[in-house]
This record gives sequence, structure tokens and C-alpha cells, in this order.
Amino acid sequence: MAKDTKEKILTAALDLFSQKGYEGTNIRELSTSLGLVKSGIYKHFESKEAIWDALLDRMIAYYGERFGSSEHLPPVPDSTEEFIAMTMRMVELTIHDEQIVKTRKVLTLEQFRDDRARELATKHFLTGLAEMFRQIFAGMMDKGLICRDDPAMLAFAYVTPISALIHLCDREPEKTEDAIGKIEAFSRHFIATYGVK
Amino acid sequence: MAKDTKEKILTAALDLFSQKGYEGTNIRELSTSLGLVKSGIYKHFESKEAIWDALLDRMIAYYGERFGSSEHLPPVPDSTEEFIAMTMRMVELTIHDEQIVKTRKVLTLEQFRDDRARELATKHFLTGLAEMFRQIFAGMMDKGLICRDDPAMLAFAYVTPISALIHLCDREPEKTEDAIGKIEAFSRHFIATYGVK
DNA sequence: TATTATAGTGATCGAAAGGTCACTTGTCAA
DNA sequence: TTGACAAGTGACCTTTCGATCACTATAATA
Repeated sequence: MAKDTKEKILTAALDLFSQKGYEGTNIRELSTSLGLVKSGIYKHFESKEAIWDALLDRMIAYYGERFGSSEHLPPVPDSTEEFIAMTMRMVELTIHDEQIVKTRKVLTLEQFRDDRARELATKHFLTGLAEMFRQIFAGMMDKGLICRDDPAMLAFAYVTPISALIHLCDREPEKTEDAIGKIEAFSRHFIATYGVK
Repeated sequence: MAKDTKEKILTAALDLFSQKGYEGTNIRELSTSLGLVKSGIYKHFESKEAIWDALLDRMIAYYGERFGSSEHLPPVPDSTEEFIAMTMRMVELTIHDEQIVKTRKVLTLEQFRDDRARELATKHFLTGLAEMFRQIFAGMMDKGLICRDDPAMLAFAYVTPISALIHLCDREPEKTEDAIGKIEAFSRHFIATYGVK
């Protein structure tokens, strides 16, 4: 029950921090959103900063679980069409999973203030995805699906445009449909460019 | 002299907001950084929010000046090498010009809170650059420098990876050199892919 | 049943926030 | 020289912030 409340606090904190940032969020609001009074929070965390630290711990752990090991690497697709489908599945997930969206927003807002957020932001936004697709592209080259090239460069060139549109969705959710369409169009164009005919 | 102070306040506000965000900045700090006392600010702006509004006005005006008209469009290059050189010149400027860096940071930090920041962020980070390069690519296709393709798609595919690395520099300035190298490598790879041999 | 640890309450604190106001200083036009 | 106005000062106001503490309710354990 204690642990339950602690988790609820972190979830509520993620929600508020992702909207207003760390500084913009106050403890009173956080506690009332959970149906308890301000001082109740301090039975579970000793300070506002302790909440922030725990939240970052959770985000880092979650990221490590999902992207840390190569076990979670999606299988190398057997066709370019399958590759596009896989991309779109991943995009849909990352755009619609609220927890992931909020995590991205928090990292965006706190990247200049907190060193761990800074580091995690780079992983989330750039290096993590790029490394993952580097491996996928290397595999696809072996299978003869795309032409031989530097897989790291291709991954970078593939991942960053998609990432830019994901950020656009975070910022302007009403453009989500457009963005998803654009991602698919980009993905097809990419395959048209680098795919083996 | 009055106008001078007003401008100085906005410049100091840009500096602080870009580091700590709007909420994280207090006007006592802002005023002492200018060598005056807190209440002095209120001789020039009626509230903290008025400073924010004026700052956004200035950013919007500045953006309109530089990117609004097609007069400021850089000339279509006469060779792919010139194209790369032009890209690198633009990148160096946008990474090292403090005002521009701070503007990007502020927009990053306030994009979820303020509608005008949201809109300007999308222009700065995505649509503005993409539109500019769409025109450049269209011109380069006419000159036979790059192969015929959808110029908007190429611009999007060219601009977003560079933008991602610029954001990386904003977040982790110690990686600036690496990032610039990577931008040039990407630019050359891009030309190797789409340039007419 | 008595004990004890824990979750939650409400009053309260000091610090810091944004903002106001009467006042002083400095500058320029008449 | 003087009057007027803008620029800047310092004391003070109210509100809100994060945080503390004595207290109560609850529920599991000995």
C-alpha cells in the first residue's frame, strides 16, 4: 500500500512535470491530484527533489529494460515492406503510449537543468534509436534488402527525420495524423532510395 | 536610454530563460544581472509575463526578418561542393551565434506552455528550414546538380538530421566538434546519394 | 486485546516569489 | 535656473512555495 502510493506519486509527478516542468509544478497540486493533502507526500518522499530523482531513476531503469539489452532488438525484417510495417508499429507505439510521450516531454523540458536528464535525452532522442537501426540495417544489408552502405550513417539518416516528426506530435498533437502519414511517406522514399531493386 | 534599458532587460531575460526557463527565473535575479534593483524592472515592463510577451514578439520579428521573405534565401549553389560549404556556413552560424542558441533553448523549454512558443518552435526546428531547402533543392535539380525527386521530401530528409545534431549541441556543447564533423559527413553522404554523377 | 508502525491530516513556519508605492536622482527643454 | 518627467531606489505588501510537526486513524502483529 505504501509502495502503491509511492508509485502513484511518481506517476502523477511525471504527468505534471511533463506539462509544466519541474519548477512549474508545486507539491500542493501534485498531492491534491492524488486525493491527499500536501504534507502526505512527505511521508513517501523527503523532498520535491527526491521525487525528481526517483522519477529519473524509474525512467532510466525503464529505458535500460527496453533498449539496454540487444534481446529486445526487433528481428531483422525479411522484406522492405515488412521493414516499413515494423517502423510504423514502433512509431504508433511511441506516439500513443502516454508514459513514453510524457517521458519525452519531461526530458525535453529538463535537459538543460539536470545532467542525468541531459544524458537520457540524447539516448532517447538520438543515439538509442540510431544504434538500434544500425543493427537492423546491417542485417538487411546481409540479406540483400538494401544496398551496401555505412549502416550507422543510414540509421542516422533514417531515424532523425522520424524523430523530428515525433517531437512535432509531442508539441502539436493535432498534427499527429499528418505526421504519421509523413513518416510513412518518408519511410517509403527511403526504401526507394536505398532498397535493392 | 529608456529604450536601451528595455532592450537590455529583454537580452538578460533571454539569457536567463534559456538556462532556467520562464518559471525558474525570478525578476530579482534578472534585475541584479543588469545592475539594478528589482522594482526598477517595473518601470519598463508591467509584469514578468509582459517581459515574456515582449521577448516572444522580438523573437518572432527577428525570425520573420531573417526567414520570412524569400529575399534572404541563400543563392542556389553552382556545385555540390558549394552546396556543402553553404550548409556548413549556416550550421556554424546557427551553432555559435549565442542569440540564436538561446532562442532555440527558450523555445524548447516553453513549447508546451505557450502557444506562440509552440508555433515558433515548429517553424524554427522544422518547417522553416525545410521550406528554405526545398527551394534550394528545386533550384539544384533545375541546374542538374542533384537528380530529379520530390524537393520537399529531400529537404525534409536533409534538414532534420542536421537539426537533430544542432539540438545535440544545444544540449551537450562539449560534443559540438563531433557534431559538426558528423553534419559534414552526412552532407557528403547525402550528396553521394542524390547528386548527379 | 494491547501495541506499534505507518498513512494521512491540518495548522503553521520561514523563505522567496511577484508586485506596489512613496521617494530620490538625474537629465533635458523652456 | 527651474520645472517636469523618466529612471532608479528601498521598504513593504500579499501570496505561494517547500517543508515541519504534533496529531489521528488504521491495520497488522505479538
